[in-house]
Amino acid sequence: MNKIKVVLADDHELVRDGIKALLEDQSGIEVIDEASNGKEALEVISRNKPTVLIVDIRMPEMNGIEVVKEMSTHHPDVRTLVLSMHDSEEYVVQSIQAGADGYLLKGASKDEFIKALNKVASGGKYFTGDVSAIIMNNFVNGASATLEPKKKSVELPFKLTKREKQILSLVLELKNNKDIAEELEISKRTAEVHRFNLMKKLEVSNLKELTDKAREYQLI
Amino acid sequence: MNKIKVVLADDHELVRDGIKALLEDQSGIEVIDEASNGKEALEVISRNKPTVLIVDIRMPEMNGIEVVKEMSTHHPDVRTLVLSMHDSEEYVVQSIQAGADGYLLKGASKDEFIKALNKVASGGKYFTGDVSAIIMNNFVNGASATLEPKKKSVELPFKLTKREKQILSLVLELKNNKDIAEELEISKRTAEVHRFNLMKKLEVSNLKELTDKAREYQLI
DNA sequence: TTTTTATTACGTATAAATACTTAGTTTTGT
DNA sequence: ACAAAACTAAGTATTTATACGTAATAAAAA
Repeated sequence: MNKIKVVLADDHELVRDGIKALLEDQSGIEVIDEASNGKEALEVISRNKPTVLIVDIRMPEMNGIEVVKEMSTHHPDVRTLVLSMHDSEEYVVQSIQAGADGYLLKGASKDEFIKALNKVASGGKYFTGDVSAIIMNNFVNGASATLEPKKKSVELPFKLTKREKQILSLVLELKNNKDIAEELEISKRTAEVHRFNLMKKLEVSNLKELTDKAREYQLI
Repeated sequence: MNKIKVVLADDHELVRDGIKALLEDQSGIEVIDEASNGKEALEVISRNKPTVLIVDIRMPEMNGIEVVKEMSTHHPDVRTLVLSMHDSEEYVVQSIQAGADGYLLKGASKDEFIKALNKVASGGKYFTGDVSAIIMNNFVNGASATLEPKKKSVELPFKLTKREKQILSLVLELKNNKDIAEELEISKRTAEVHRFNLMKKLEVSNLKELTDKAREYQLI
Protein backbone atom coordinates (compact mmCIF):
# COMPACT_ATOMS: atom_id res chain seq x y z
CA MET A 1 0.00 0.00 0.00
CA ASN A 2 1.49 3.26 -1.21
CA LYS A 3 1.74 6.33 0.91
CA ILE A 4 -0.85 8.98 0.34
CA LYS A 5 0.95 12.03 -0.94
CA VAL A 6 -0.61 15.24 0.22
CA VAL A 7 -0.23 18.86 -0.75
CA LEU A 8 -1.56 21.36 1.76
CA ALA A 9 -2.89 24.72 0.65
CA ASP A 10 -3.79 27.17 3.38
CA ASP A 11 -2.70 30.72 3.93
CA HIS A 12 -2.21 30.31 7.66
CA GLU A 13 1.11 28.77 8.48
CA LEU A 14 -0.10 27.77 11.90
CA VAL A 15 -3.00 25.84 10.40
CA ARG A 16 -0.70 24.14 7.91
CA ASP A 17 1.72 23.14 10.62
CA GLY A 18 -1.08 21.83 12.77
CA ILE A 19 -2.48 19.71 10.01
CA LYS A 20 0.96 18.55 9.00
CA ALA A 21 1.71 17.41 12.54
CA LEU A 22 -1.60 15.67 12.65
CA LEU A 23 -1.04 13.89 9.37
CA GLU A 24 2.58 12.96 9.78
CA ASP A 25 1.59 11.26 12.94
CA GLN A 26 0.02 8.74 10.63
CA SER A 27 2.02 6.25 8.72
CA GLY A 28 0.75 6.00 5.20
CA ILE A 29 0.36 9.72 4.80
CA GLU A 30 3.05 12.08 3.65
CA VAL A 31 2.83 15.82 3.21
CA ILE A 32 5.04 16.39 0.19
CA ASP A 33 4.51 20.11 -0.29
CA GLU A 34 2.64 23.17 0.83
CA ALA A 35 1.24 26.36 -0.62
CA SER A 36 0.01 29.54 0.98
CA ASN A 37 -2.33 30.63 -1.77
CA GLY A 38 -4.28 29.24 -4.67
CA LYS A 39 -1.90 30.17 -7.48
CA GLU A 40 1.01 28.68 -5.60
CA ALA A 41 -0.99 25.52 -5.00
CA LEU A 42 -1.46 25.01 -8.72
CA GLU A 43 2.24 25.58 -9.40
CA VAL A 44 3.25 23.16 -6.69
CA ILE A 45 0.92 20.54 -8.07
CA SER A 46 2.24 20.76 -11.61
CA ARG A 47 5.72 20.10 -10.28
CA ASN A 48 4.91 17.39 -7.84
CA LYS A 49 1.70 15.48 -8.29
CA PRO A 50 0.12 14.48 -5.00
CA THR A 51 -2.66 11.99 -4.38
CA VAL A 52 -4.75 14.56 -2.62
CA LEU A 53 -4.81 18.31 -2.44
CA ILE A 54 -6.15 19.60 0.84
CA VAL A 55 -7.30 23.11 0.20
CA ASP A 56 -8.74 25.90 2.28
CA ILE A 57 -11.49 27.97 0.76
CA ARG A 58 -10.37 31.41 1.86
CA MET A 59 -7.01 32.16 0.41
CA PRO A 60 -5.46 35.19 -1.22
CA GLU A 61 -4.68 35.31 -4.97
CA MET A 62 -7.08 32.55 -5.88
CA ASN A 63 -9.63 30.97 -3.58
CA GLY A 64 -10.08 27.27 -2.92
CA ILE A 65 -13.13 26.90 -5.10
CA GLU A 66 -11.24 28.32 -8.06
CA VAL A 67 -8.36 26.01 -7.35
CA VAL A 68 -10.67 23.00 -7.30
CA LYS A 69 -12.17 24.09 -10.59
CA GLU A 70 -8.75 24.37 -12.20
CA MET A 71 -7.81 21.04 -10.73
CA SER A 72 -10.68 19.17 -12.25
CA THR A 73 -9.73 20.40 -15.69
CA HIS A 74 -5.93 20.43 -15.47
CA HIS A 75 -5.23 17.74 -12.89
CA PRO A 76 -8.29 15.53 -12.82
CA ASP A 77 -6.32 12.66 -11.28
CA VAL A 78 -5.49 14.63 -8.15
CA ARG A 79 -8.25 14.32 -5.60
CA THR A 80 -9.36 17.40 -3.73
CA LEU A 81 -10.47 17.73 -0.15
CA VAL A 82 -11.90 21.11 0.75
CA LEU A 83 -11.31 22.33 4.25
CA SER A 84 -13.44 25.12 5.49
CA MET A 85 -14.64 26.86 8.60
CA HIS A 86 -17.83 27.68 6.80
CA ASP A 87 -20.74 25.34 6.79
CA SER A 88 -22.76 27.74 4.73
CA GLU A 89 -24.68 26.32 1.85
CA GLU A 90 -22.87 28.58 -0.54
CA TYR A 91 -19.48 27.01 -0.21
CA VAL A 92 -20.67 23.45 0.03
CA VAL A 93 -22.67 23.74 -3.12
CA GLN A 94 -19.91 25.60 -4.89
CA SER A 95 -17.33 23.02 -3.88
CA ILE A 96 -19.41 20.21 -5.21
CA GLN A 97 -20.06 22.07 -8.40
CA ALA A 98 -16.39 22.73 -8.74
CA GLY A 99 -15.80 19.01 -8.49
CA ALA A 100 -14.42 18.56 -4.97
CA ASP A 101 -14.19 15.04 -3.65
CA GLY A 102 -14.70 15.97 -0.06
CA TYR A 103 -15.69 18.81 2.21
CA LEU A 104 -14.67 18.96 5.84
CA LEU A 105 -15.16 21.54 8.52
CA LYS A 106 -12.08 22.65 10.34
CA GLY A 107 -13.82 21.73 13.54
CA ALA A 108 -13.76 18.07 12.56
CA SER A 109 -12.06 15.60 14.85
CA LYS A 110 -8.71 14.12 13.97
CA ASP A 111 -10.34 10.76 13.39
CA GLU A 112 -12.86 12.19 11.00
CA PHE A 113 -10.13 14.05 9.20
CA ILE A 114 -8.04 10.91 8.70
CA LYS A 115 -11.10 9.00 7.64
CA ALA A 116 -12.07 11.64 5.14
CA LEU A 117 -8.57 11.84 3.74
CA ASN A 118 -8.34 8.09 3.28
CA LYS A 119 -11.72 7.96 1.66
CA VAL A 120 -10.92 10.73 -0.78
CA ALA A 121 -7.44 9.36 -1.50
CA SER A 122 -8.92 6.00 -2.42
CA GLY A 123 -11.29 7.54 -4.91
CA GLY A 124 -14.29 7.99 -2.64
CA LYS A 125 -16.23 11.02 -1.55
CA TYR A 126 -16.48 12.38 1.94
CA PHE A 127 -18.73 15.10 3.18
CA THR A 128 -19.21 15.68 6.89
CA GLY A 129 -22.46 14.80 8.54
CA ASP A 130 -23.16 18.45 9.15
CA VAL A 131 -22.67 19.12 5.52
CA SER A 132 -24.79 16.24 4.38
CA ALA A 133 -27.80 17.99 5.83
CA ILE A 134 -27.15 20.89 3.53
CA ILE A 135 -26.68 18.60 0.62
CA MET A 136 -29.84 16.75 1.40
CA ASN A 137 -31.77 19.94 1.65
CA ASN A 138 -30.80 20.89 -1.83
CA PHE A 139 -31.17 17.37 -2.79
CA VAL A 140 -34.63 16.31 -1.79
CA ASN A 141 -36.18 19.49 -3.04
CA GLY A 142 -35.56 18.77 -6.66
CA ALA A 143 -32.80 21.30 -6.70
CA SER A 144 -30.41 18.46 -7.10
CA ALA A 145 -29.59 19.33 -10.64
CA THR A 146 -27.91 22.49 -9.50
CA LEU A 147 -25.69 20.47 -7.24
CA GLU A 148 -24.21 18.32 -9.92
CA PRO A 149 -20.70 19.29 -10.83
CA LYS A 150 -20.91 21.85 -13.51
CA LYS A 151 -19.78 20.48 -16.78
CA LYS A 152 -17.08 22.43 -18.44
CA SER A 153 -18.78 24.93 -20.61
CA VAL A 154 -18.76 24.05 -24.25
CA GLU A 155 -17.72 26.54 -26.84
CA LEU A 156 -20.72 27.16 -29.01
CA PRO A 157 -20.07 26.87 -32.72
CA PHE A 158 -22.72 29.46 -33.40
CA LYS A 159 -23.65 32.80 -32.01
CA LEU A 160 -27.23 33.70 -31.34
CA THR A 161 -28.48 37.20 -30.88
CA LYS A 162 -30.17 38.18 -27.63
CA ARG A 163 -33.56 37.92 -29.20
CA GLU A 164 -32.77 34.57 -30.68
CA LYS A 165 -31.67 33.22 -27.32
CA GLN A 166 -34.86 34.55 -25.87
CA ILE A 167 -36.94 32.86 -28.50
CA LEU A 168 -34.88 29.70 -28.24
CA SER A 169 -35.63 29.42 -24.57
CA LEU A 170 -39.34 29.80 -25.23
CA VAL A 171 -39.22 27.29 -28.06
CA LEU A 172 -37.49 24.88 -25.71
CA GLU A 173 -40.40 25.33 -23.35
CA LEU A 174 -42.38 23.95 -26.28
CA LYS A 175 -44.31 27.11 -26.77
CA ASN A 176 -45.63 27.75 -30.26
CA ASN A 177 -44.95 30.84 -32.30
CA LYS A 178 -48.25 32.44 -31.51
CA ASP A 179 -47.71 32.21 -27.76
CA ILE A 180 -44.12 33.32 -28.10
CA ALA A 181 -45.19 36.31 -30.13
CA GLU A 182 -47.79 37.26 -27.53
CA GLU A 183 -45.34 36.85 -24.72
CA LEU A 184 -42.74 39.06 -26.36
CA GLU A 185 -45.31 41.39 -27.83
CA ILE A 186 -44.07 41.01 -31.35
CA SER A 187 -45.90 39.78 -34.39
CA LYS A 188 -46.24 36.09 -34.98
CA ARG A 189 -44.32 36.53 -38.22
CA THR A 190 -41.39 38.00 -36.37
CA ALA A 191 -41.36 35.16 -33.93
CA GLU A 192 -41.39 32.81 -36.90
CA VAL A 193 -38.42 34.55 -38.44
CA HIS A 194 -36.37 34.41 -35.29
CA ARG A 195 -37.21 30.79 -34.86
CA PHE A 196 -36.35 30.08 -38.45
CA ASN A 197 -33.04 31.92 -38.19
CA LEU A 198 -31.95 30.22 -35.03
CA MET A 199 -32.84 26.83 -36.34
CA LYS A 200 -30.73 27.53 -39.38
CA LYS A 201 -27.85 28.61 -37.18
CA LEU A 202 -28.13 25.43 -35.15
CA GLU A 203 -28.50 23.42 -38.34
CA VAL A 204 -31.62 21.63 -37.23
CA SER A 205 -34.87 21.05 -39.01
CA ASN A 206 -37.33 20.14 -36.34
CA LEU A 207 -38.13 20.46 -32.68
CA LYS A 208 -36.59 17.17 -31.68
CA GLU A 209 -33.28 17.96 -33.33
CA LEU A 210 -33.40 21.40 -31.79
CA THR A 211 -33.90 20.14 -28.26
CA ASP A 212 -31.27 17.47 -28.77
CA LYS A 213 -28.75 20.03 -29.93
CA ALA A 214 -29.69 22.39 -27.13
CA ARG A 215 -29.06 19.61 -24.65
CA GLU A 216 -25.76 18.83 -26.32
CA TYR A 217 -24.63 22.38 -25.76
CA GLN A 218 -26.12 22.47 -22.30
CA LEU A 219 -28.52 25.19 -23.19
CA ILE A 220 -31.25 23.19 -21.54
CA MET B 1 -39.34 24.59 23.85
CA ASN B 2 -41.54 21.52 23.69
CA LYS B 3 -40.31 18.07 24.37
CA ILE B 4 -39.54 15.94 21.39
CA LYS B 5 -41.96 13.04 21.46
CA VAL B 6 -40.44 9.87 20.13
CA VAL B 7 -41.84 6.51 19.11
CA LEU B 8 -39.31 3.71 18.86
CA ALA B 9 -39.80 0.85 16.45
CA ASP B 10 -37.34 -2.00 16.66
CA ASP B 11 -37.90 -5.69 17.05
CA HIS B 12 -35.13 -6.15 19.58
CA GLU B 13 -36.23 -5.23 23.05
CA LEU B 14 -32.68 -4.83 24.17
CA VAL B 15 -32.00 -2.32 21.47
CA ARG B 16 -35.14 -0.41 22.31
CA ASP B 17 -34.25 -0.31 25.97
CA GLY B 18 -30.76 0.84 25.20
CA ILE B 19 -31.95 3.65 23.02
CA LYS B 20 -34.62 4.55 25.49
CA ALA B 21 -32.09 4.81 28.30
CA LEU B 22 -29.88 6.88 26.09
CA LEU B 23 -32.68 9.24 25.13
CA GLU B 24 -34.36 9.61 28.48
CA ASP B 25 -31.06 10.71 29.80
CA GLN B 26 -31.71 13.85 27.79
CA SER B 27 -34.18 16.44 28.93
CA GLY B 28 -36.24 17.59 26.02
CA ILE B 29 -36.74 14.11 24.66
CA GLU B 30 -39.49 11.75 25.69
CA VAL B 31 -40.11 8.24 24.42
CA ILE B 32 -43.89 8.08 24.41
CA ASP B 33 -44.37 4.65 22.91
CA GLU B 34 -42.69 1.65 21.31
CA ALA B 35 -43.40 -0.95 18.70
CA SER B 36 -41.74 -4.23 17.88
CA ASN B 37 -42.71 -4.40 14.23
CA GLY B 38 -43.77 -2.18 11.37
CA LYS B 39 -47.51 -2.77 11.56
CA GLU B 40 -47.54 -2.09 15.25
CA ALA B 41 -45.55 1.08 14.68
CA LEU B 42 -48.23 2.46 12.37
CA GLU B 43 -50.98 1.60 14.86
CA VAL B 44 -49.12 3.23 17.69
CA ILE B 45 -48.60 6.35 15.63
CA SER B 46 -52.26 6.75 14.70
CA ARG B 47 -53.13 6.67 18.39
CA ASN B 48 -50.39 8.86 19.66
CA LYS B 49 -48.68 11.20 17.27
CA PRO B 50 -45.00 11.64 18.02
CA THR B 51 -42.63 14.24 16.68
CA VAL B 52 -40.26 11.63 15.39
CA LEU B 53 -40.47 7.97 14.61
CA ILE B 54 -37.19 6.18 15.05
CA VAL B 55 -37.43 3.06 13.00
CA ASP B 56 -35.22 0.07 12.37
CA ILE B 57 -35.05 -1.26 8.84
CA ARG B 58 -35.18 -4.96 9.59
CA MET B 59 -38.38 -5.79 11.34
CA PRO B 60 -40.95 -8.55 11.01
CA GLU B 61 -44.43 -7.95 9.54
CA MET B 62 -43.45 -4.80 7.73
CA ASN B 63 -39.97 -3.45 7.29
CA GLY B 64 -38.78 0.02 8.12
CA ILE B 65 -38.73 1.22 4.54
CA GLU B 66 -42.36 0.25 4.11
CA VAL B 67 -43.21 2.01 7.34
CA VAL B 68 -41.51 5.18 6.18
CA LYS B 69 -43.40 5.03 2.92
CA GLU B 70 -46.71 4.68 4.71
CA MET B 71 -45.72 7.48 7.02
CA SER B 72 -45.10 9.98 4.30
CA THR B 73 -48.57 9.42 2.91
CA HIS B 74 -50.59 8.88 6.08
CA HIS B 75 -48.62 10.83 8.64
CA PRO B 76 -46.55 13.32 6.71
CA ASP B 77 -46.14 15.53 9.78
CA VAL B 78 -44.32 12.85 11.73
CA ARG B 79 -40.60 12.95 10.97
CA THR B 80 -38.80 9.69 10.45
CA LEU B 81 -35.29 8.73 11.44
CA VAL B 82 -34.10 5.43 10.04
CA LEU B 83 -31.74 3.42 12.16
CA SER B 84 -29.79 0.70 10.49
CA MET B 85 -26.79 -1.51 10.83
CA HIS B 86 -26.47 -1.52 7.12
CA ASP B 87 -24.55 1.09 5.29
CA SER B 88 -25.32 -0.54 1.99
CA GLU B 89 -26.35 1.71 -0.82
CA GLU B 90 -29.59 -0.17 -1.21
CA TYR B 91 -31.10 0.86 2.07
CA VAL B 92 -29.84 4.39 2.04
CA VAL B 93 -31.26 5.03 -1.35
CA GLN B 94 -34.49 3.28 -0.53
CA SER B 95 -34.90 5.23 2.68
CA ILE B 96 -34.46 8.50 0.90
CA GLN B 97 -36.87 7.48 -1.80
CA ALA B 98 -39.35 6.45 0.85
CA GLY B 99 -39.07 9.93 2.28
CA ALA B 100 -37.00 9.42 5.43
CA ASP B 101 -35.67 12.54 7.12
CA GLY B 102 -32.57 10.91 8.46
CA TYR B 103 -30.48 7.78 8.30
CA LEU B 104 -28.15 6.73 11.08
CA LEU B 105 -25.97 3.71 11.57
CA LYS B 106 -26.41 1.86 14.82
CA GLY B 107 -22.71 2.29 15.40
CA ALA B 108 -23.15 6.03 15.70
CA SER B 109 -22.04 7.72 18.90
CA LYS B 110 -24.54 8.94 21.43
CA ASP B 111 -23.71 12.53 20.55
CA GLU B 112 -24.32 11.97 16.90
CA PHE B 113 -27.56 10.23 17.67
CA ILE B 114 -28.85 13.11 19.78
CA LYS B 115 -27.70 15.58 17.17
CA ALA B 116 -29.44 13.67 14.42
CA LEU B 117 -32.63 13.35 16.42
CA ASN B 118 -32.73 17.06 17.18
CA LYS B 119 -32.06 17.93 13.60
CA VAL B 120 -34.79 15.70 12.29
CA ALA B 121 -37.24 16.76 14.99
CA SER B 122 -36.78 20.37 14.05
CA GLY B 123 -37.55 19.71 10.42
CA GLY B 124 -34.03 19.16 9.16
CA LYS B 125 -32.36 16.23 7.52
CA TYR B 126 -29.55 14.17 8.94
CA PHE B 127 -27.52 11.53 7.21
CA THR B 128 -24.31 10.23 8.73
CA GLY B 129 -20.98 11.11 7.23
CA ASP B 130 -20.48 7.52 6.18
CA VAL B 131 -23.77 7.61 4.43
CA SER B 132 -23.14 10.90 2.74
CA ALA B 133 -20.42 9.23 0.68
CA ILE B 134 -22.99 6.85 -0.69
CA ILE B 135 -25.36 9.68 -1.37
CA MET B 136 -22.67 11.65 -3.09
CA ASN B 137 -21.75 8.74 -5.24
CA ASN B 138 -25.23 8.50 -6.56
CA PHE B 139 -25.37 12.17 -6.58
CA VAL B 140 -22.44 13.36 -8.61
CA ASN B 141 -22.99 10.79 -11.30
CA GLY B 142 -26.18 12.29 -12.53
CA ALA B 143 -28.13 9.48 -10.92
CA SER B 144 -29.50 12.03 -8.55
CA ALA B 145 -32.93 11.94 -10.04
CA THR B 146 -33.37 8.39 -8.85
CA LEU B 147 -32.59 9.51 -5.35
CA GLU B 148 -35.36 11.99 -5.04
CA PRO B 149 -38.23 10.83 -2.93
CA LYS B 150 -40.63 9.00 -5.13
CA LYS B 151 -43.82 10.90 -5.54
CA LYS B 152 -46.96 9.07 -4.69
CA SER B 153 -48.35 7.66 -7.88
CA VAL B 154 -51.29 9.61 -9.18
CA GLU B 155 -54.49 8.00 -10.32
CA LEU B 156 -54.97 8.93 -13.95
CA PRO B 157 -58.35 10.44 -14.79
CA PHE B 158 -58.16 9.03 -18.29
CA LYS B 159 -57.34 5.71 -19.84
CA LEU B 160 -55.17 5.49 -22.88
CA THR B 161 -54.96 2.48 -25.13
CA LYS B 162 -51.67 0.70 -25.56
CA ARG B 163 -51.12 2.32 -28.92
CA GLU B 164 -51.96 5.72 -27.57
CA LYS B 165 -49.47 5.34 -24.76
CA GLN B 166 -46.92 4.33 -27.32
CA ILE B 167 -47.63 7.34 -29.44
CA LEU B 168 -47.75 9.58 -26.40
CA SER B 169 -44.27 8.56 -25.42
CA LEU B 170 -42.99 9.34 -28.88
CA VAL B 171 -44.80 12.65 -28.94
CA LEU B 172 -43.20 13.48 -25.61
CA GLU B 173 -39.86 12.81 -27.24
CA LEU B 174 -40.92 15.67 -29.50
CA LYS B 175 -41.08 13.49 -32.55
CA ASN B 176 -43.43 14.60 -35.29
CA ASN B 177 -46.17 12.48 -36.76
CA LYS B 178 -44.19 11.51 -39.82
CA ASP B 179 -41.32 10.12 -37.75
CA ILE B 180 -43.71 8.43 -35.36
CA ALA B 181 -45.51 6.82 -38.26
CA GLU B 182 -42.27 5.56 -39.72
CA GLU B 183 -41.11 4.24 -36.40
CA LEU B 184 -44.31 2.32 -35.76
CA GLU B 185 -44.75 1.41 -39.43
CA ILE B 186 -48.21 2.85 -39.68
CA SER B 187 -49.48 5.57 -41.93
CA LYS B 188 -48.93 9.16 -41.03
CA ARG B 189 -52.67 9.60 -40.92
CA THR B 190 -53.03 6.90 -38.33
CA ALA B 191 -50.38 8.48 -36.19
CA GLU B 192 -52.26 11.74 -36.51
CA VAL B 193 -55.46 10.12 -35.39
CA HIS B 194 -53.88 8.55 -32.35
CA ARG B 195 -52.25 11.80 -31.45
CA PHE B 196 -55.50 13.63 -31.92
CA ASN B 197 -57.42 11.14 -29.78
CA LEU B 198 -54.98 11.12 -26.94
CA MET B 199 -54.81 14.87 -26.87
CA LYS B 200 -58.57 14.97 -26.64
CA LYS B 201 -58.49 12.47 -23.80
CA LEU B 202 -55.94 14.55 -21.93
CA GLU B 203 -57.90 17.69 -22.74
CA VAL B 204 -54.96 19.56 -24.15
CA SER B 205 -54.61 21.52 -27.33
CA ASN B 206 -50.93 21.85 -27.92
CA LEU B 207 -47.58 20.31 -27.23
CA LYS B 208 -46.78 22.47 -24.25
CA GLU B 209 -50.02 21.66 -22.51
CA LEU B 210 -49.48 18.02 -23.33
CA THR B 211 -46.03 17.85 -21.81
CA ASP B 212 -47.19 19.85 -18.81
CA LYS B 213 -50.04 17.45 -18.21
CA ALA B 214 -47.78 14.47 -18.76
CA ARG B 215 -45.42 15.86 -16.18
CA GLU B 216 -48.30 16.43 -13.82
CA TYR B 217 -49.23 12.79 -14.04
CA GLN B 218 -45.61 11.73 -13.92
CA LEU B 219 -45.74 10.16 -17.32
CA ILE B 220 -42.52 11.91 -18.12
C1' DT C 1 -70.66 -15.87 -30.22
C1' DT C 2 -72.02 -11.34 -30.18
C1' DT C 3 -70.66 -6.88 -28.78
C1' DT C 4 -67.41 -3.65 -27.71
C1' DT C 5 -63.05 -1.64 -28.05
C1' DA C 6 -58.86 -0.92 -30.57
C1' DT C 7 -56.28 -0.19 -34.56
C1' DT C 8 -55.93 1.04 -38.95
C1' DA C 9 -56.53 4.62 -42.54
C1' DC C 10 -58.95 7.55 -45.94
C1' DG C 11 -61.24 12.24 -47.01
C1' DT C 12 -61.70 17.13 -46.25
C1' DA C 13 -61.32 21.67 -44.48
C1' DT C 14 -58.92 24.85 -41.70
C1' DA C 15 -55.11 26.41 -39.12
C1' DA C 16 -50.40 26.64 -38.19
C1' DA C 17 -45.64 26.02 -39.07
C1' DT C 18 -41.82 25.98 -42.32
C1' DA C 19 -38.77 28.00 -45.58
C1' DC C 20 -37.65 31.55 -47.73
C1' DT C 21 -37.15 36.63 -49.60
C1' DT C 22 -37.40 41.32 -49.12
C1' DA C 23 -37.21 45.48 -46.49
C1' DG C 24 -38.02 49.16 -43.20
C1' DT C 25 -36.40 50.59 -38.56
C1' DT C 26 -33.38 50.40 -34.42
C1' DT C 27 -29.25 49.56 -32.06
C1' DT C 28 -24.65 49.14 -31.58
C1' DG C 29 -19.79 49.26 -32.56
C1' DT C 30 -16.00 52.08 -34.12
C1' DA D 1 -21.44 59.74 -37.88
C1' DC D 2 -21.68 55.62 -40.53
C1' DA D 3 -21.74 50.94 -41.40
C1' DA D 4 -22.86 46.58 -39.66
C1' DA D 5 -25.72 43.90 -37.13
C1' DA D 6 -30.15 43.16 -34.96
C1' DC D 7 -34.98 43.51 -34.79
C1' DT D 8 -39.09 43.99 -36.90
C1' DA D 9 -42.64 42.28 -40.12
C1' DA D 10 -44.85 41.73 -44.56
C1' DG D 11 -45.49 38.34 -48.80
C1' DT D 12 -45.76 33.60 -50.69
C1' DA D 13 -45.50 28.77 -51.49
C1' DT D 14 -45.16 24.40 -49.35
C1' DT D 15 -45.51 21.26 -45.79
C1' DT D 16 -47.50 19.73 -41.39
C1' DA D 17 -50.79 19.61 -37.97
C1' DT D 18 -55.52 19.98 -36.30
C1' DA D 19 -60.20 18.61 -36.14
C1' DC D 20 -63.25 16.15 -37.48
C1' DG D 21 -66.29 12.21 -39.85
C1' DT D 22 -66.45 7.68 -41.70
C1' DA D 23 -65.35 2.94 -41.97
C1' DA D 24 -62.88 -1.30 -42.59
C1' DT D 25 -60.52 -5.11 -39.87
C1' DA D 26 -58.60 -7.22 -35.63
C1' DA D 27 -58.66 -8.27 -30.94
C1' DA D 28 -60.62 -8.57 -26.47
C1' DA D 29 -64.55 -8.75 -23.35
C1' DA D 30 -69.32 -10.17 -22.37
